[in-house]
Amino acid sequence: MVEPPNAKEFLETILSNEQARPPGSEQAAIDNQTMSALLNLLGKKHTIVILHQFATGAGPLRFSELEEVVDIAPNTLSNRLEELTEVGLLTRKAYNEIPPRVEYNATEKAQDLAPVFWYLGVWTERHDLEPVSAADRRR
Amino acid sequence: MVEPPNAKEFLETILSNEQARPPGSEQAAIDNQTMSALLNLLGKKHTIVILHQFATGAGPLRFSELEEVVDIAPNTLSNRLEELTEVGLLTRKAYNEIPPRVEYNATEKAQDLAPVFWYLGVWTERHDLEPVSAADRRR
DNA sequence: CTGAATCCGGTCCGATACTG
DNA sequence: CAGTATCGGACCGGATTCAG
Repeated sequence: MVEPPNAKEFLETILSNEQARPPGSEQAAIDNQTMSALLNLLGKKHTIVILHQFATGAGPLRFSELEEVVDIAPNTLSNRLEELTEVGLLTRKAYNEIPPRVEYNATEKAQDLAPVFWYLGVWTERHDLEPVSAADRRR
Repeated sequence: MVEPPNAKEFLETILSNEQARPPGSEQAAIDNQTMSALLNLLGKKHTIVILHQFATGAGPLRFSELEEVVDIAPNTLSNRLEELTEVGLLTRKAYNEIPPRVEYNATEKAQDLAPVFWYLGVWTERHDLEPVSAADRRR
């Protein structure tokens, strides 16, 4: 089973938060815009995998650690980390040491995405993505 | 509030599903492979947005409907729909009519991803993705 | 008329080499 | 160690074309 971070408490909190937005409100429009931006961000290559690392494992991650785990070119990793930092999902702290050290941390905003990854793990326990016969593609 | 598909029942089901996999088992390795394939699929451009459409709205969607909502080139949409159909997340039904009509439906496997999008909606009610000041990117 | 195949131009990504 | 520079290739967007 995938590690539930603190899933139970968290989900109970969510479920008790009924009817937060009037469906046609101006705030709802902003939410849609945020959703669009979020999906657009998550749609970029490797972004989900990177966030998955931060959401599941606790503590800071270094550039080289991510490079090993994620299987990504350094320039692309650099771009992704910058993008995620810009929108406040990660923080970056550079130490003036030799050899240099840079630590990336998930913000609370990013940690609030943890249930997504946790649930994706649940999903993979119940399903696969094996190619389907041509007959089963119709219905 | 974003529409919870049947959030309460769903989450209770999930939360009661403790310790389904022995962590080092062969099945766990397959899960990881599935997860990798899933993230790789979701990482492709527009895939998440497309699945979002199927997961939130009920009922079949037509090619042209998706084309309007998703803002995607027709060739790319065609590719995505084929990929999603191949792995069993969508089914495709073509009617022999004039004008022609093709309907895509989410399979149960795809519907089981709905909680992901539902929760992303919850997340957007609590957070945004506005650019963060340079000072706040450090910590 | 809709869904999709084809061709081309642009953007994004990967691999390697290199720098502070 | 943590990136940046450069280049080649894969992927995506747009327009056109085609089949049913």
